[in-house]
Amino acid sequence: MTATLVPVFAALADDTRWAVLQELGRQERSASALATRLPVTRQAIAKHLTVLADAGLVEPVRVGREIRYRALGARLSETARALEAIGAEWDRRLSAIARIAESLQDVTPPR
Amino acid sequence: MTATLVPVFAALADDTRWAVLQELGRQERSASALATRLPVTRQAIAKHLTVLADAGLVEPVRVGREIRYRALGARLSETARALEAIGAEWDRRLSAIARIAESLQDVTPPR
DNA sequence: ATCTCGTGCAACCCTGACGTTGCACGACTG
DNA sequence: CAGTCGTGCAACGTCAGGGTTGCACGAGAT
Repeated sequence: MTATLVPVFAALADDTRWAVLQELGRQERSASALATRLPVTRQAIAKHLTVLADAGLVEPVRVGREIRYRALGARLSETARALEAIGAEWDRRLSAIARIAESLQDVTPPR
Repeated sequence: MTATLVPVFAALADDTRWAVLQELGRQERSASALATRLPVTRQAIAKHLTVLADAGLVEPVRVGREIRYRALGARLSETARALEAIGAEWDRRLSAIARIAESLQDVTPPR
């Protein structure tokens, strides 16, 4: 299940891509339009957009002869739920151990 | 606010690190112990652990002469909430646009 | 007191990611 | 119908990240 998560995190692990996402979150724009608002080339933006699209964070929309992109919240919420579940699981085990530790003394965890 | 997020995503954007996290989620272990269970060197694990620790996803615990690491769910939940908020924001704007579009006709969004 | 074993640090490959420039194509605009 | 403007593709440079080997150190186990 974490298999599809890694590409999403990889997509989110770049500042330029966050800048793109922030722009697209406010309003859909084309690669060229984004290039004028960000300090990188249009081609760089294009690459980022394919990464974001592959991760399902963004969606292309043809408007005349240009291709605008729109930010998709769905994949983000989905990822958020997955993270929440995993985090809760970790803490569940932690508190379980704490409970055992407070009933037993001198716990020597297996190596 | 997304400033502190990027390192977390960078930390989560690697398969080996997820393998480490999965192990630590089940039980706290030292770098050497992890190295025996994963197909990488102890030194590689150590590097991953510093990355994870810097991201706040993991915490060192001294036990005798070894240093075990424990997975922290808190940072994960925190990140999940941030993502959820951002995703909701995007969709909010999307539905707002949809509402406008269905009342007006021939909407030409500003370039 | 000794020796083991876990850790820390440094140097070193190598692949992939980010960014650039340059060019070609094609679909709208006028 | 001509010309603009947005896009796609390819080659290239550069640097950080993931991995390895090698060595040294020191705290605990015995």
